[in-house]
Amino acid sequence: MISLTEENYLKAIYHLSDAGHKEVLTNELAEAMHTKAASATDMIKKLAGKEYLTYEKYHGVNITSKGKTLALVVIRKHRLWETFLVQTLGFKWDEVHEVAEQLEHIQSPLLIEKLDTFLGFPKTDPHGEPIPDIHGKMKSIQKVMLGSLKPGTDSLILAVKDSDSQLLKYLDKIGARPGTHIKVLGMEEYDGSMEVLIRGQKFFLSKEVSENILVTI
Amino acid sequence: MISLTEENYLKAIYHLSDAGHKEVLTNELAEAMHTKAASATDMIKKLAGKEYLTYEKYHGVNITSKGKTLALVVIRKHRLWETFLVQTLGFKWDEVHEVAEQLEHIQSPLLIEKLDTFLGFPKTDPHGEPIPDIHGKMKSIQKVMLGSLKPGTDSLILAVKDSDSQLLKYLDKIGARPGTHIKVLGMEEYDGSMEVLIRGQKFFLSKEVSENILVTI
DNA sequence: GTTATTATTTAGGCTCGTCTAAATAATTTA
DNA sequence: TAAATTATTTAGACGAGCCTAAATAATAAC
Repeated sequence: MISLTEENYLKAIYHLSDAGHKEVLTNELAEAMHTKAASATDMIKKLAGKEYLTYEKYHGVNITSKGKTLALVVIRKHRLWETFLVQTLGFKWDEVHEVAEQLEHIQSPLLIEKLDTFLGFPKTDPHGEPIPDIHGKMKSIQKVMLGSLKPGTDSLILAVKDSDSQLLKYLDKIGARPGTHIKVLGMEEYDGSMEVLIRGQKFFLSKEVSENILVTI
Repeated sequence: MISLTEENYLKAIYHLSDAGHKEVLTNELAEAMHTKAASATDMIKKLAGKEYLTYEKYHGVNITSKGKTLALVVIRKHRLWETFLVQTLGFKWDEVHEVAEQLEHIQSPLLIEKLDTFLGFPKTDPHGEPIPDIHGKMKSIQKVMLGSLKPGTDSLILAVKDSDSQLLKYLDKIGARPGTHIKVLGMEEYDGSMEVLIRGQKFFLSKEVSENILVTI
């Protein structure tokens, strides 16, 4: 049996490792979990003991395929619940993250499959993130940070960061939702802010904002 | 903030006290929580310290109105989720209790009110138990154990125990659902079993079964 | 290539919810 | 009502997950 805390660590490690492609260091994990490095070390040892990670002292952790499978189950649940909250219960997209953080830990495979069926097997959540299927597979299009594009580039919003309610409210106001076209008009060198075109309207986006919008060209 | 464990204790105390009408003893609480008396004593002290209970050493606990309010919130959530699972996701009535035991601890008043709205403000759950409203009020009809009726009595099933999946499967098979008429034909003195009539069919119910069916005459 | 700095781990301690064993109060029995 | 039994509480310990402070390893600076 895996505890709620272990699930949360594993999910964070999965995300920080870029879906298992790179090592995760103790300090970045501690920061992501809003905890101290000593606590992260403790948990790393425990998760490594259960073979969700491989761990070499002072050299970070790598998630195993067993760990990845479990992280993807949690992510699947999170995104299905977010979809349910918005699509079925009428939540706004900036209201769902915290509730989904709780709901993702409910243990009942039957519940998730029935929920998936009820929702009509959605492929993405309300913020544009792909929902892994029951086997952990998801078709992920190559995503790029809006902030990394050169002026003149036209792109399509694929996803936005789901955990910052203030950001989501703002993106909603300017119409920056997944599926919307966005064109980079200009970029300020000194602060990284950019001017963009969304549905014919011009906006100035700070670096913070443009780094949390994922697009495809 | 109240912990998941505290909520579970409080719910058990509410039920054992017959909605606050009688004292609850340490041992019965420990048994209901599948724990030891020493653990129950510890938790009683903690809950009394938070004024959810009044407690006199060696003389059991009484739930306060603050405690009752909180217990009813948890019960409201449990019953709304059971209704959702059956009505919306197509669970069978014997499959929902354990999942609802988890879902009842999700902390989000907004979620519960939206769920209630989505479900159309149901008044009872799939097992016939009344769902408290947002203020903890519920109209509860006087319920009597089927097992306490005299032969010849005609009655209407109001509710059945929700936590025993085996029992629910059996009740489903014989058609003993809330809203169904049931007539006591005879009673065996030596083991408390009874013969009943449900939709024109005769059945023998053990004492165990007849004590978990609540009816009104 | 030492030294200084930063990252990580270890040691020891805290709270929560649990336990066992022992002590004490309440109740029942004779 | 005194003894035996049962119910309850207290004392002390444990694992999970967290912390701070101190020790140690890795890396950067000079």
